[in-house]
Amino acid sequence: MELRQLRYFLKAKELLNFTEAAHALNISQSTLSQQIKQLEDQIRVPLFNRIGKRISLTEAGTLFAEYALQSVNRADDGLLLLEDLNNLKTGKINIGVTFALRNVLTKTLILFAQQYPKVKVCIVFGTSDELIEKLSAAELDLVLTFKEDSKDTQFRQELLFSSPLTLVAAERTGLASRRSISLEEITRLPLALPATGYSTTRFITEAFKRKGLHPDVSIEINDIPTLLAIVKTGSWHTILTKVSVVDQDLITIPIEGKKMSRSAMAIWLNDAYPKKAMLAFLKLLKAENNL
Amino acid sequence: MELRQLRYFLKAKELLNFTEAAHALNISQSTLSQQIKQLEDQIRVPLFNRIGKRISLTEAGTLFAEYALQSVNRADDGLLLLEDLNNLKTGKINIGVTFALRNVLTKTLILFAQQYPKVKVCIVFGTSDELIEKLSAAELDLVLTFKEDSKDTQFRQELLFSSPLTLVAAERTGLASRRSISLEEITRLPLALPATGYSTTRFITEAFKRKGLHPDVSIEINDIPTLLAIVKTGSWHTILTKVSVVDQDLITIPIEGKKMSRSAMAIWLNDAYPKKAMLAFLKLLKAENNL
DNA sequence: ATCTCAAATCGTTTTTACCGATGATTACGA
DNA sequence: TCGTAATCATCGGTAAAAACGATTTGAGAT
Repeated sequence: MELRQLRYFLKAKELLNFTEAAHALNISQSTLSQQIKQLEDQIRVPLFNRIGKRISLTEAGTLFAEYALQSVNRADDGLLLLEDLNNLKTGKINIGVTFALRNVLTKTLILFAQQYPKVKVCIVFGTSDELIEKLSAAELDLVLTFKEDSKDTQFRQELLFSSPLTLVAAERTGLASRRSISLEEITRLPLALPATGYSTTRFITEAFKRKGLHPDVSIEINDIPTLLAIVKTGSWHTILTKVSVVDQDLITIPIEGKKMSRSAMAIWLNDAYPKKAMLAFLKLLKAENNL
Repeated sequence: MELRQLRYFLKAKELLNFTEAAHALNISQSTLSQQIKQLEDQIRVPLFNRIGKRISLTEAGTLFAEYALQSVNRADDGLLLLEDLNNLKTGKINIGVTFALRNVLTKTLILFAQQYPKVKVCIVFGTSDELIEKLSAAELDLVLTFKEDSKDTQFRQELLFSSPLTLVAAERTGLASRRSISLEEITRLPLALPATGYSTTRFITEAFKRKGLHPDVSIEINDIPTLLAIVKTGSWHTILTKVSVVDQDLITIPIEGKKMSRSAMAIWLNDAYPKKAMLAFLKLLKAENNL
């Protein structure tokens, strides 16, 4: 029993005429006759009464037609679904983002949701490590984070943009006029940093260590908006990439030194068949960042 | 896209291993590989990710599997239904009966309903003409009526039994002791007969006519129980086959003469594939009448 | 580097879907 | 009543497709 035979049967049932049905199916009458017969042989029940040159459905044919139709329909529905999936009229993508890239994400997310309203988007915030872990387990389709050295071939990465590392301070502090600032100067300021485990924090502490400096870190916190609220008090400063901060009450002062900037990356699995929706999101993301 | 391919796909999805799936399906690994690939080509979407020697479902594969499963299941359900139909665990038969054979039917009907409780039985009472008409139109599967000459080859007929034509009278009439009665005598009795169009009435009036007799018919009625109620008053008599009457308050007196009996027949369409349930009913019917 | 396992690929065989022609039966019109 | 057209079944041949076994490829493990 094959879908082909069920389709033949249903058309024959509809027209109650093998010749016409065969024509409608673009096959010869003899083929239809044979296929129907083969189906009947396989299910061991006649589907049609042959009365002379006329045919009519048997009881078995009538009852079986219901099921045949549903079977064919479900298969066709499956194709429609795939069609939709291809046209981004359905589906779901899971995106992981570090807190530092919140602003970058938000813009694109809004755009994407407007453009593909039927596609469900699920956002997961977390540390780079957590996100890469989830990506490996295929729990995420796309991760936005800062570049870290990794020769893991299972990932594909694309650069989104580079953003300088900056000292973040409240506007009313005396630093407002500064064009840049050195790491040494920063060690003399009270700092509140993102929690250990965050890519940027790791990067920064590494930079201090290389210069043998000891920054005055009095607060660690794993939520950027809260961190920024603390900085706004004027009592603390923090270090973040420039794009992480879009707040009129705060100023960002680039840190002096080579390589004092970070590259935002989009990372996804190399091997898995990429979701259309993920690619569409990525495309928007790159367009937003002039790539 | 064929059910075969969907089955292959589902098994591969289940085991996530082509080699094992092929084995479970009793086909070679190469065949499974090719068929899956062919399916993917046809639906234009990969169903599996091939990561090295491992495979995993793509999003499309996951979503499509739902539909594939349902399609396959509906087809299989159809087979189960046909199985049930064959075992008389479902289905419906339409039986036409003349009023005169009500008693014959009832016994078998009860038996049948007990034996095959899942089979729906639909009983239609009517005149022979009506019933044969409906049988021709395939609205009925089986008709129980009295024999009439008809060389129509579209019908198959089987004799159930013969029953003598009898004069039916109330017990307290003076006829109780009579072993038989002639047509001439009957003309002197007030008669209530089944309505014109009934086989027996046609037969009886024909018999009177052949002998040049004029019976005293004062009532015609198309319902046998009502007719019998009228006869019970003692003011009228009627003529029916013996089997039509099973009532202690009534007596039946055979009518003298050759061919003064009627043959109850089961009639069905010759060409149509006979329903299993109909054949089972017929078998019971014949068993009940010692055939 | 080598081995192993699983999937893909290749070339061949077997099966079967399909066709056109033909045959059989029936319905219909002259 | 006798064609004639319509319709389904059947047959033989062909082209397509499914299936196989053997081999290759590639990734992960040793």
